[in-house]
Amino acid sequence: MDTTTQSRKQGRKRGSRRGNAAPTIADVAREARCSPMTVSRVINGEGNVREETREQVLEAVRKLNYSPNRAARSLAGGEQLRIALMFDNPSSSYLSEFLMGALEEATRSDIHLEVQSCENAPSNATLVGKMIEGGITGFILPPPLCDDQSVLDLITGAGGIAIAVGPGKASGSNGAVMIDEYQAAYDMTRHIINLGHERIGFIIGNPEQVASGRRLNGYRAAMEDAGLKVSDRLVAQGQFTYRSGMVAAEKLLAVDPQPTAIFASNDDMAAATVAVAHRCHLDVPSDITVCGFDDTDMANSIWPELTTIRQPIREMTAKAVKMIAKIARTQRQGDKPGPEHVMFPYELIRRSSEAGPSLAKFDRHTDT
Amino acid sequence: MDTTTQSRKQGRKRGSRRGNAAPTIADVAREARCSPMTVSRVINGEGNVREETREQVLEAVRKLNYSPNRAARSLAGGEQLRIALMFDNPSSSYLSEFLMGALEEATRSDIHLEVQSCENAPSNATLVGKMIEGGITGFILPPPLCDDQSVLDLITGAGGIAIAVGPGKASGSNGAVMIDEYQAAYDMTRHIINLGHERIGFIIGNPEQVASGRRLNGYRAAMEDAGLKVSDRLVAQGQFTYRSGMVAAEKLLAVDPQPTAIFASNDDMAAATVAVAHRCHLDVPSDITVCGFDDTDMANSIWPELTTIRQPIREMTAKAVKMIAKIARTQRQGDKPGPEHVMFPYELIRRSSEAGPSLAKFDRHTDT
DNA sequence: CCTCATCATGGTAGCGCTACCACAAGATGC
DNA sequence: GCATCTTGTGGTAGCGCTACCATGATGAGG
Repeated sequence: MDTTTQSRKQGRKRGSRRGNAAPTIADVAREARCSPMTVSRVINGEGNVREETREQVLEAVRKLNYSPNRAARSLAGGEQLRIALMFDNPSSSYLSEFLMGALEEATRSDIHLEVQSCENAPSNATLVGKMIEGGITGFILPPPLCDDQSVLDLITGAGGIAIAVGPGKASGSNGAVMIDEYQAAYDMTRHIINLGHERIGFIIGNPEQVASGRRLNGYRAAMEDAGLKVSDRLVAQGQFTYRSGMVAAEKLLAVDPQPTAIFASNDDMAAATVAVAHRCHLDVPSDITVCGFDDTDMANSIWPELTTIRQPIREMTAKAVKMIAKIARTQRQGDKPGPEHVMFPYELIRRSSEAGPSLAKFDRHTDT
Repeated sequence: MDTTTQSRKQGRKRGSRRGNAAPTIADVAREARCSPMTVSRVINGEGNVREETREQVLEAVRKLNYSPNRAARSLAGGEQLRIALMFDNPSSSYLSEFLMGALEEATRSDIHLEVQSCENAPSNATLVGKMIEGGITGFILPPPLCDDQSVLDLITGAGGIAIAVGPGKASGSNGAVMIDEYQAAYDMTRHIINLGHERIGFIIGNPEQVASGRRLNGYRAAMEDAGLKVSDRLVAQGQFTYRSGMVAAEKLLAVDPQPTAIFASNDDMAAATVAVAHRCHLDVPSDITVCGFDDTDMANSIWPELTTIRQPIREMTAKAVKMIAKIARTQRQGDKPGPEHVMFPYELIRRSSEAGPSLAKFDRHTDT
């Protein structure tokens, strides 16, 4: 007995920070006059605890400012969850939001996060295989990886959990968090139309990403619903890169009559459009309205700042982490949950790159 | 004995993933025909292990593909290291590199990383206090926070470990990882001079960041060493933002004779300079050379891509994490190490925004 | 030759928590 | 009234690792 107490005290010394040692579940149990088990149950929100007891425990927790030791939890609780964020061709503005969301949630839930670039891997198959071998339970896939069905199948096939973040369409075989790309593009187009524009150009994103098509369709539908013709000359192909945006914008601005607004499928291409417009002596927004999509850093670091669609990337990634944790828990209990698809709300952010069509241009165009 | 084996088997079942359960230190010990302790020593690189034994252990580790259980490690090893990345006004391109570096290292060393924004905090003092209270051991501070001596003092005063990443100058009281801002700016200026330019404009960064002054000094020194006068009209004040870069660039381009090159203190301002130049019907680089600093995402997402100075942000942040881990370990042993300052190499990245001065402009200028 | 450092290694006891089983007390069924 | 649940609670035994002490083996010094 004596020895035990002594060694415990010694142990304490190690874990100390400032004067007071961190309270343990045992301390709480003593305080609440119950067993550590009961405390554990309360902390973890399990049932079968009398309301009165629960209150006492919570009271004690509050009093001692107890917070459970993560390490002990995962040690005792079986397995440590490890999640990998896989990147193929990270756009850094997207990436940082992405990382922040994942990191916050991972910290909260004591999940180990790892970043993994696909770029230098011999093949995705071997990479995924190795990672699962190495103990990675879940994979979070941002675009464009999230659209790659072969990667998704690879992961689920190897027993991993894959969540696609921002795919163009949800795959049946795995979870996904996304926004309604179609509707967002529709709304943006509608918004531009409401500003008074009729000749609205559109720059398509990388054709390999499913979302690109969705955005295009949203644009088309909004135009058609407003009774506006979508001439082929109003639509230019881009690749989501700045460079491709320049080429596309040049093409669109060479059309006569010029569009009075251009909606680019992402902010980089919108920024490029602004640059091209400026070179053509067109002021943004007084001569031409330019809108983007994604609300990346680019959107508000250039001038004029871009009207764009904001995706809650951070929240979406956090959700993806949560989903993996939940699925892993369920799987460990033997169940096999179906893939969950969560749709997030987007937001149309109005900034200074938009305006009604200028009168001069307006006049050039005869009807209305 | 029998019971032990049995219960151990049961335990195994939990942690299983596919057929094989993760090997434990005991498995390795058995394989290497030594005690778990010896394995532990080898794994952790402690001394006092015979070379022969060490080899055996490493062999066994390789054979079983053993990797230590993080949770158990931190549980047994006393304290879990928690490091916070504090942001004040994150530029996302910087941020993502930052996060990646930190995350990679944190994963490797089983350190818990947390991101913390200062933006909504009532005061930095209370925030830092709360975090240390909450068990944060180390703080990593990117610019502009790393220049804020009061924050640094706050952290060290409260017993935390602060590492500044990319400060203008190293503070004596805490660790820092940085590049030689002065020399980098000197080199870039020298590089532009070598291209044949003589009227080289400079856009200063945010005056509150110490690095801004360093970069300016580097520019000045290189100009003077080359026998070129630095007229006040060649230097414009910026704030590191795109917007401020536009204003500064407009000012510089209004000077007669126009500079044939502009060196902006960061990429955002350089990008703005490119935009302004284009609006003034100047081609980059044939009419004017524009160089940036930092090599953020901006530098190669615009067109033309910017010649700039690359800081190894990722490596720097990783180093910062390592430094905190090391200091924490040392502190736990009672020693108090002096602050370490590590200088990283930068790199001048040549891209397509640079060229020799055009002949037309060259002629306008008489000498040479 | 014996003591006393020094080295290489092993044994033991937890770190703080949860899974699992046990058990008492009340509720329900026949 | 006894078997059978259900519910709330406690006890125990580890999770995989490392700190600490103990041990045996070696070499140095007297």
